[in-house]
Amino acid sequence: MYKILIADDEQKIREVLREYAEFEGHRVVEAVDGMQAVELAKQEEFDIIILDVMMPRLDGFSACKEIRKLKQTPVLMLSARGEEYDKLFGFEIGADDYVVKPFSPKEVLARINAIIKRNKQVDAPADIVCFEGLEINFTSRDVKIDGVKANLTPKEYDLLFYLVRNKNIALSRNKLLEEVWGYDFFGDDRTIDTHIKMLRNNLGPYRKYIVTLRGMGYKFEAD
Amino acid sequence: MYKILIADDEQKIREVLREYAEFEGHRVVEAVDGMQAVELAKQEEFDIIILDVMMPRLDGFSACKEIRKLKQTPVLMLSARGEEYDKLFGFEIGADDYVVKPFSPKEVLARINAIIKRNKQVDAPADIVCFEGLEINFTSRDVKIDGVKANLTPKEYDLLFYLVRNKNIALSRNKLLEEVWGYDFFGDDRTIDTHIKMLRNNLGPYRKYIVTLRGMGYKFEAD
DNA sequence: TACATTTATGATAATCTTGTGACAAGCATT
DNA sequence: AATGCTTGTCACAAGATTATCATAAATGTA
Repeated sequence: MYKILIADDEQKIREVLREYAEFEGHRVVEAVDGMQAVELAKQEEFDIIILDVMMPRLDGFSACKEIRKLKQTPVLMLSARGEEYDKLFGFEIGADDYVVKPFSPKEVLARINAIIKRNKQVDAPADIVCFEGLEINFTSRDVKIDGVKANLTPKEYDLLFYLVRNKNIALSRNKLLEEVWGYDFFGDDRTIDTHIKMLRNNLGPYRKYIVTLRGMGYKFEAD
Repeated sequence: MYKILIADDEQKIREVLREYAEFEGHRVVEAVDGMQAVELAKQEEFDIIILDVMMPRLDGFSACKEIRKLKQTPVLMLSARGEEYDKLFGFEIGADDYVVKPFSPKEVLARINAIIKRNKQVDAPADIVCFEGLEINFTSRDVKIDGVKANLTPKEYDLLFYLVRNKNIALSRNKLLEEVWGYDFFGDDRTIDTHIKMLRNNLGPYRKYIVTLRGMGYKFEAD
């Protein structure tokens, strides 16, 4: 049983996909636009998210980007035939697959199953990382210090996750700004220092893993 | 650059895919039937294998199964439109994606890139150079002397890194100033001497690699 | 060997960087 | 509107780094 989020403004499409998905025993949640999809994706854990490209309020691409900031839930995009440029863009944006309308529901379900299977397999072993008593769970997005859940802010999670994903790699402030804050952030370099400070405070004894590289940036150092 | 195996009995299809793939800088190997594809897949390592479903001697599904017994190389299947049953079967058999003929080569390439990127999630090896007990890690930005971490200042790192990257090349003070200090540095030549001194002190027994070129500059000399 | 050059070294003051606390703006919730 | 939480910016002190200079040592040459 998979939990599936279907976001499309056309009720008919939602209905037909829901029918097929429920026939296979999956649970379906519906969203009528991109905004709602992002909201739901934030709140709950889905096995896959299906996004229509053309939606009111927030389009599928933007919704996908937004969701990818927080979760690695697989995304399948739906769009009208012939938008080849969009198709390519869809892959670059981090979508896992792409289906063209009008589609066969069977095909969509087959792709859903394939994507989820792939994701479950690939991500399962690398899900949680530990460094002594510091436990980082990328999927559920939490961090435990000696078994106790740390209360990190979103930025702190993002920063820690990026550092850990790139452990033992020297990361300049610019690189961090670009990767964690986004290429469109035009703020101060030193903002990072403050967030590093707060992150260190929250990591307690494991603050030692975050190493300052003077004149350069920071690094998460561990084997 | 990816290494791609294309298996299809139609020469035209192989040609058009090869053309697009090579345009993107990939290397292509062709097979005209399933048997040949399996043979090649056994012998060489590919980043992705593209299999047509309908092929003489051994069909794409059987070839995929055969290949999957030995390797986890991602597989993309090609097949004539409307073979929906085949499509489902294709995913279950372990194919990573499925494209229906007639396809757009661009779409196929986009899918190829997406699949490979997904599978290539292994992190690149660190950039490390050793000279006897002197270990220089460019990626994590640290230097070890007989296994013990050296504590270099930023300038010392930069200077050492530049020297090592240009080992066995005579580097004038001007060149060093320009490359390590920057074109906008208007200080004294002799500043370098001081930094070379400190660097040598920090390198312990391996100070010998930094050679003075009288009347010229310095050089990192090693094989 | 003696001399002229060039490089190595030690000391030091000026300069840069970072860690930190304070604070205000932004945002969602109440 | 009030509250609480998160974020980005700033200023300042502590400390590390750097450039410079004077002097010693080394090198090459006549």
